[in-house]
Amino acid sequence: MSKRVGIREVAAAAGVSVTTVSHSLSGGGQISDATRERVKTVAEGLNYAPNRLASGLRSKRSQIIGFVSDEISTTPYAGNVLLGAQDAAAANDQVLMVVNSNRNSTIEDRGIDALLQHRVDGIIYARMYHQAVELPAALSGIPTVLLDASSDRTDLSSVVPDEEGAARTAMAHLLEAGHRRIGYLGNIDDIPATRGRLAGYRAALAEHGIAFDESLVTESESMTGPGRDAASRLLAQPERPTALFCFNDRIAMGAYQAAHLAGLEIPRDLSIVSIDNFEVLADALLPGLTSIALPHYEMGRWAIERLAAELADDADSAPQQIQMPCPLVLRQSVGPPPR
Amino acid sequence: MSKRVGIREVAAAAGVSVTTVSHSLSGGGQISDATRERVKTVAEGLNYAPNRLASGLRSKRSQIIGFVSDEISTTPYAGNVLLGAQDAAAANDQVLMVVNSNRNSTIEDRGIDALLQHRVDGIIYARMYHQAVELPAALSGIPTVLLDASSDRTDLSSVVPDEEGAARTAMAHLLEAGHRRIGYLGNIDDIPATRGRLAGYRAALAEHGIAFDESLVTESESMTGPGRDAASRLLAQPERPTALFCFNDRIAMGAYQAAHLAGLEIPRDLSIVSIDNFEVLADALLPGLTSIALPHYEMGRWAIERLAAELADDADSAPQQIQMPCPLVLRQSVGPPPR
DNA sequence: CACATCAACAAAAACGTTTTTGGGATTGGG
DNA sequence: CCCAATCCCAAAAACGTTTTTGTTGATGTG
Repeated sequence: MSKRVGIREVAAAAGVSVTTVSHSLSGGGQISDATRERVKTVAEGLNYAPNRLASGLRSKRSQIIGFVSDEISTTPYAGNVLLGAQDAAAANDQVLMVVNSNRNSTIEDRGIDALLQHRVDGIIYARMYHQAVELPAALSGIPTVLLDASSDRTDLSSVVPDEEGAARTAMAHLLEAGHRRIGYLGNIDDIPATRGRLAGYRAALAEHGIAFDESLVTESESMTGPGRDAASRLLAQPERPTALFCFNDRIAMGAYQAAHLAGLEIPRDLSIVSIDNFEVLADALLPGLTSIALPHYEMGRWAIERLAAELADDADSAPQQIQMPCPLVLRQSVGPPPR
Repeated sequence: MSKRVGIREVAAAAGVSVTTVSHSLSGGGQISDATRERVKTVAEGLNYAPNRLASGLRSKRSQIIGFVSDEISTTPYAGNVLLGAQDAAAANDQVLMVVNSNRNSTIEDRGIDALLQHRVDGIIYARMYHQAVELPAALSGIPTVLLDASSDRTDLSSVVPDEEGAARTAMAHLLEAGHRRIGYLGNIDDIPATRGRLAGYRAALAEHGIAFDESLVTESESMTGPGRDAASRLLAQPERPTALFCFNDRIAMGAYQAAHLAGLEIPRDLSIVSIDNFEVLADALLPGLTSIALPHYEMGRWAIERLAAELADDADSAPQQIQMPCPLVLRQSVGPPPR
């Protein structure tokens, strides 16, 4: 294999200086259109691929974005976040360097240090589910955007799902189908989603003039087993709910099992809607589970775009903290209430 | 924020030349232990973080490994592969730059090109499920290891799951529990897993002197619905199987549903074992699904370690194509056959 | 016509390391 | 006591770009 072609070779082949080649390809400097085009053609022809290490060294822009997340393995969401981030990065001629902490702050610090050594231009600090975070000290010197995470730092941009809105959307769907007695299978963890979704549940009821009934609300771990037990309790009530809104798909799966045990058919006897749109589950359940999707892909995109804007520091570079809307994904688990 | 401390500052502070600092920190050159230690301490004290762009430029080693995968979003396995790769990379002082093709070869080529521009030292070319691949031309010049993918190139290392072994392990578990009439809910796609697992099924039967009975084998798409239908057919037979070995967990979920519909209780009336160990599903099913785990984390580790060995090109750098064993994860879906 | 302005390019410096080459002190052998 | 070898370190070159500074010829201006 021949020696790699560098900017010098291109310059020689095009009969210009390396300066001119650099300017021609980057769009900078004062170069006549004719020369610029010629250089580009020559570079193309030689299959010239610039050395980003060298260009980053001089220009102080590595075009690498660091992506640090807490856990990438236990959830299938991670992939979509990463995908959104990657697509947006590619559009900006950037590439992602990813690092995982496994919730271990030592590993996290080491990972961040590695990213800094590689002179990433900025960092996406991501969590795999919406939570409040404290920013590691190592991130103080570098542009950072929070993803699925919130902090008290108003100088940092962040994006999280609109938990309350998600719950309202889910409830609106049930209410529009005619349900009035709607149970809520809630979560017990102390995380933003717990508060937000419950708030959304209450707000939706209030909006429709339905009184909040504590006996229709449960709290459990967000897993299938506990969800099943909680659902069974609600369904055992004399005047049982005609619909259940579930904190997430795992709990909803438990609700399916509880319905089955109680001899209820979904959606004829009981409607169910949930949050997560965890496809492997929602599609596999019988009937398919109508669920609110968390906008992972979109959050990934947004974070990168925000970071790019802040790096470019144009006018609109003021930090933003946004809540992203969550769309409803229709399947077959909702119907009108039994009369 | 003060100017970033470079190797010069360290040299000045330690009262030596930059050469000496470089050698002290990298372990190269002829430096007395005393000086080496002193330099290290000073560097530590100044919080010196070497610029990898610069060091890579000169040394031709970026310490970046490219990770290109076909689809990262639709499967939860991706995370574990990435995690294994990352852990191994961190141990080698390397970091991962990841790129996703979404099964689009144009995007893939662009991604690989980006990696090459950043001068990655090597590339892990990964698929999210075991399949035969054709290597993109862009990879011809760079050390590459195949992950969950096989090709006809014997000059490349690769790692895939031992499909046949996995099936044999699953079958051994059922056979040891006493089952003799074991159905196989197979897959229909033309992929290595289809052939390997069926072969393992047959081999295990043969080993135990049980005749292969075609009427106990089905082929279907590997999704819950088709799996349910296939299972129902097997269970409707006059002399129905006492156990089912499923191509994957989704089909197994279908088998659960079929069992339920047929009024059979798992594992009392029917035992089920499967392949994938897709935790969100296997744990959520009632009873828990005994399943063979695909060694994603381990394959990720292995690929990086192999690549590192080939990059170091020590003695043992001859390419290897290996099949990784798949462990059985016990849950509650297997019991003795009904008498 | 003298001078400033400008467009289009080139030469040289710079980025922060690693590697190559050089060189002075110490040691050891004859 | 002289020379070679060895040990420890420093000076300088090199990596492949981008940025800064220069240069040249053309164009306008009073």
